[in-house]
Amino acid sequence: MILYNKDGGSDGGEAVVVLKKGPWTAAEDETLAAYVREYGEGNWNAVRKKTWLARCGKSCRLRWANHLRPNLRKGSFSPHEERLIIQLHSQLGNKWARMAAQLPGRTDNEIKNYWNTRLKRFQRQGLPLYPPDILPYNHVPQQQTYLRQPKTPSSTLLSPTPASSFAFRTPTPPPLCPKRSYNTAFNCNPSYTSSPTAFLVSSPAFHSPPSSYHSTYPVYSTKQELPSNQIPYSASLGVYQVSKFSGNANYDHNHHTALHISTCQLLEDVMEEAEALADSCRGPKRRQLMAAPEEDNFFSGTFRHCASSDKLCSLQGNDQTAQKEEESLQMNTMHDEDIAQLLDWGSESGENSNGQFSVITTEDNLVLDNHQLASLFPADDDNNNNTNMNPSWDNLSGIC
DNA sequence: AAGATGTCCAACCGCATTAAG
DNA sequence: TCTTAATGCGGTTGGACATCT
Repeated sequence: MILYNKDGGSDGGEAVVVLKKGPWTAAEDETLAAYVREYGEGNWNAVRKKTWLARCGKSCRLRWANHLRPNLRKGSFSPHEERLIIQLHSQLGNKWARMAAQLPGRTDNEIKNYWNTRLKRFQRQGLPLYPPDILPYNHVPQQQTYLRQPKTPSSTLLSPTPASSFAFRTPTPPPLCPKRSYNTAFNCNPSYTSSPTAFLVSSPAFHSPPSSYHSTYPVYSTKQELPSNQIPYSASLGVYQVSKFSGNANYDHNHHTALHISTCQLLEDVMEEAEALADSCRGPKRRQLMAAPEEDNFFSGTFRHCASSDKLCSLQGNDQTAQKEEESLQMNTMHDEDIAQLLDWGSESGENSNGQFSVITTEDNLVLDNHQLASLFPADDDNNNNTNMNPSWDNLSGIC
């Protein structure tokens, strides 16, 4: 361990010094920024070797990522961003980095802080974290037999602190994959930043205040870790898969339609963010407000489909291996369907035909990057943003 | 006015993963 | 193949400030 004795900028040059902690000074910021300008990002441990900074590499990286890097968006989250965070959290759980990838200019730390604050406030007020039409992260239908199983290894993920963890009434299935294993198929590809939108849920009910909101929606009060198991993961292949988009057609047409609409609405949301990336390429406005029945949200549809299959959802006994396998199948099913609907939407909306909407498929993987989204979505309709968003939910007192 | 409480935010810590030697 | 450093991520903490009582 290298030790420094620094206090914010003086260059002592001591052999034994203590790594500085605590708030960064302007001088440190400038030094770090200059370092990055000269050497680029990465190799953070070299900062203290090439500069007078007495900060560890991790600290430098964090400071750069959260405060100094260009294109950071400071200030409060917009209502639209807040909506997106809620939606993303309902899908991804506490995957802040992945959520941040959907919010240009925002950091995982910001999102995490926002969510934790919101979590505390809602818990204190006894309010649900999600609008009624968005099922909480990890929601599973009660007919799934593993709900009655004794604790699984996932119980080890129980968080000791209430502030940043949240549990729902339904037990949490065990994690399906090792941490970051999705890198192989998603995260390493920059295009991944948009792919989660393929399985996001959006419903018009989310944009309007539910009259029975307080009385009908479950209030969550227990705490539990939120493992990331929303990315379809193939246990056998070790990658997340998107396969055979047309192969999962055995969900009913109503769901198909509703899910299609929901996905469309959500893509609108994300694309609004992507607009920030679109400096040119202005073309015909593409924006449609669609409505979907409240009961036809993505999860209910997906799990109804899932629950209809004994093979997928009827877990017998406590065989964890079998359980993981089953859950993996569920995830693949979810993702396949959603991706299929995404593609279906792209096709039906006609965007495919103009060549701007490109979905890259590489064997089992599907990617659709922000730039593609941006180009798909001309940035000339800012005035319409508000019309798409009924602010009622956002304006609910004490909610957002 | 003062203390209590809540909110926001920056930063650190520990762990997991990856890459390099 | 193993070890180690670097990196990334999520959890947690604590200080500053705002608001409430």
